[in-house]
Amino acid sequence: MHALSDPVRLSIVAELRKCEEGLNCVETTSRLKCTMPKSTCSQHYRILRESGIIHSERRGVELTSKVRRKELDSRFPGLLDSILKAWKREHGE
Amino acid sequence: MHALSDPVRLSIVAELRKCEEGLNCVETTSRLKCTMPKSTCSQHYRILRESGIIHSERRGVELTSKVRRKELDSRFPGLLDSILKAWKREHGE
DNA sequence: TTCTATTGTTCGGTATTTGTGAACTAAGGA
DNA sequence: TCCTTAGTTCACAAATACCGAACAATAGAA
Repeated sequence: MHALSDPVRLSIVAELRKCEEGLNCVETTSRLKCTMPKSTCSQHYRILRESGIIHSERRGVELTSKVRRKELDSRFPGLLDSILKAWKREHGE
Repeated sequence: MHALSDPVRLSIVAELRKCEEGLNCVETTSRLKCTMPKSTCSQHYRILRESGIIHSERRGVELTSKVRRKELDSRFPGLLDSILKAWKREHGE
């Protein structure tokens, strides 16, 4: 759960949930309109991956990540929705 | 949100929810069976208080804290339940 | 193949955050 | 008043996160 405690990771997950086809690091930082070094972005993705929140696979030169919706909903019903709803309410959008 | 990202604070909230009449710092650490210095416990309580998750009031020499259920549920419907459920599942109990 | 461009990871140093003990405040009772 | 218990504040230590540089992996062009 610690994975979802960071505001940057929450915003990444929020973006990923909008994109059925997944996102890579570069595209993510561009959508978040933040100047985050790729090393930092990579670390956030690693944490999300290791905690089972996202799944990544290589497509040529890039690594595309998606939220693991089904697995998350069965392990922690309603959790992601609640956290993201609360987060969005506090951060506008 | 950051207030509920720490495992110790989550366990404090979990204990508080069991106690209708509230808890103080000393009683909390004793129930959690952890050797946490009072300064650390005080900091965790301060964060929970400042983020509006708990409310504290003095009763003689001690400070009794309770979860602000109604306020939380109206601000973040379902959030606390979901987080605590997930947390309990991952930490036994 | 070799060169180049793009994406992402790893590593080491630095900066930020968190935890802790000591000193202090607050309150009640002897 | 003095003593005890509960909690806070503060300054420093420990742990964690961030970031740039070097590296690895892949693809396409020369």
